[in-house]
Amino acid sequence: MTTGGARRRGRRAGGVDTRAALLAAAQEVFGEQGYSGATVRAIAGRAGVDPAMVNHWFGGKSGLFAEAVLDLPMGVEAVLERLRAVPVERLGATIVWNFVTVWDAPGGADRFSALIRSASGPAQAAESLRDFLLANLFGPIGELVAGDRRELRANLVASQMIGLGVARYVARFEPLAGTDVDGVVAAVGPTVQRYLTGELG
Amino acid sequence: MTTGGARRRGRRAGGVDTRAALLAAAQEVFGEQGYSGATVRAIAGRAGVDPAMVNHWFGGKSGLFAEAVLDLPMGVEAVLERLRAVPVERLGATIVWNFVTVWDAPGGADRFSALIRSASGPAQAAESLRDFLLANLFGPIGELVAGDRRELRANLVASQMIGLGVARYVARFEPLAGTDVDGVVAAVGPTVQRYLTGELG
DNA sequence: GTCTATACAACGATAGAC
DNA sequence: GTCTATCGTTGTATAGAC
Repeated sequence: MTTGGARRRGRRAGGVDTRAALLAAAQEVFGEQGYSGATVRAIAGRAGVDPAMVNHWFGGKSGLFAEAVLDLPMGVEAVLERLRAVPVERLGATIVWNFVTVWDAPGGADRFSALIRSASGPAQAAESLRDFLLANLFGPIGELVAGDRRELRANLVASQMIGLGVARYVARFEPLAGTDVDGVVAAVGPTVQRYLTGELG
Repeated sequence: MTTGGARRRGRRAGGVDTRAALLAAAQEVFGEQGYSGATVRAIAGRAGVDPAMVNHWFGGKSGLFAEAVLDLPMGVEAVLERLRAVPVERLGATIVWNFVTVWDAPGGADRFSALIRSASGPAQAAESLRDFLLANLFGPIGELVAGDRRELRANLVASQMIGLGVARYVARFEPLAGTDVDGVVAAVGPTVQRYLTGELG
């Protein structure tokens, strides 16, 4: 029911920043409704633009969430793309390498802290984050391995990566926080590999 | 809104355990609001006592936080005692078993959430929490094994236990959150065992 | 004229009502 | 089980910027 009538097709006049409007609206609506509760149509409606703009500018709902709420350094889709090209027996090391490399970037530690804080905060934000991570990151990672108990394996990988992030970026345990990327990969990679393709008991 | 009317001055009658009421209320409110978000007045209000009682019994907000949130459900010393009696090759499984059993207890999930939240919150609480964990829990665990790189090993154990806690109690990933204790021990125990006594790279 | 941001329509999937 | 409403997403025609 947009009535408002007669928004014409084609490029809008002047410097109307549709992208920024979507980001602002998304922060509001995701904050109010959570990830699954917020609809692309509601966000676009609040921004006063067409829902298709979400796809055009952010590649979809998850991309919009990632940029508006998580402010992720690298698109989740890009990471998954890279992982799909890796042989299964090297997935553990690759996942750890990607994780550490991405969050070691400037500002990464602060962003990770904010992420954890929001995940342990109001139930709604926690749900948002959990839904997002499961649907867009750890779910797909679980599907990279063709074994049994994929969901549990994905959960276990998530648990180790989250714990690594908290220890290295939030609590800053030493010497772990000061270990270089290769050292962390050597220490934690085999854990992730076993969670993906090994025996779980 | 103090109305409630006519609470009389002076010592309350009978065996009302003000201290215990404050502890219970503090666990709830810290869990919901985090360290800085929780107010002494809110905690005292929920406990049905005067805010001044927080100072009287705990020396202030931080003291109450330390006792209500940081104090593990089971004494740290008791846990360490049990661990010292376990053969090294079974330490991994035993640590995971203890961790899950302790935090699966009623109220454990809320307490763990509050703990994580405080660790990612104000620098002061984060620092005291990190110091507390290293000095009283993961430090001693590292000393249970007589290998090289004890500090790094202790950090890695901490990272997996923290991640397990976040996944199971805060984010509540399924199926991990619903897996029984033995299942979690079978899945995560070998990881901790390798961190303690295995090759790290 | 070309490029691209935009609007509209429609599709397949999914969830809830009855 | 069927029907309906609504979701996220895609295809395509068009209008404004360059």
